[in-house]
Amino acid sequence: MPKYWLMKSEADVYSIDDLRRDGRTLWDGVRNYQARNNMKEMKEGDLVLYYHSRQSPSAVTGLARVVRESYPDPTQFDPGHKYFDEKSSEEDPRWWLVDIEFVRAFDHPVGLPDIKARSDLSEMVLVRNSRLSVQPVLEQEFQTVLKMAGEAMP
DNA sequence: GCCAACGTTGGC
DNA sequence: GCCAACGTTGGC
Repeated sequence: MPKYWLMKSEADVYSIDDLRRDGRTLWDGVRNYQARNNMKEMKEGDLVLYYHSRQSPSAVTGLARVVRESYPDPTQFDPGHKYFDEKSSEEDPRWWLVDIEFVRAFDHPVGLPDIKARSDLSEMVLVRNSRLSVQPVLEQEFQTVLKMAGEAMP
């Protein structure tokens, strides 16, 4: 059985349409341990709610799927890169990432206010801990958000 | 753009 | 190991 997750990006940095264009991407640049640990838990085939933060309203805008399980984030080893981490090493990498692929963009994104308005979504990590950029989602929560978007299960 | 909430760093 | 200072995230 696949597990369910939510990943955040700012639309002007990397939007669901950017992911559609690229087909797949590596989720680099995560420098938060909790988010990293969540990516280490991901398995191929897990489904991801794609979320645009820092827009009005912030919203779940589509779906993605995990296509490669965690491996070291290459940007941490590149001294010229903004995500370079001098305290990490190839022998003992600190930061890990996964590859995801585009599944679909929603015709009707599900806004954060609508999510917050639902009592059956009040325990979502998105509601509880707004700062975590890679977070687990319960199957029930995933299905509820899909239904709110007017989408069927992939 | 502001700022509250949160996570991280580093002095002690 | 505590906690003040600092940096970042993201809702509004």
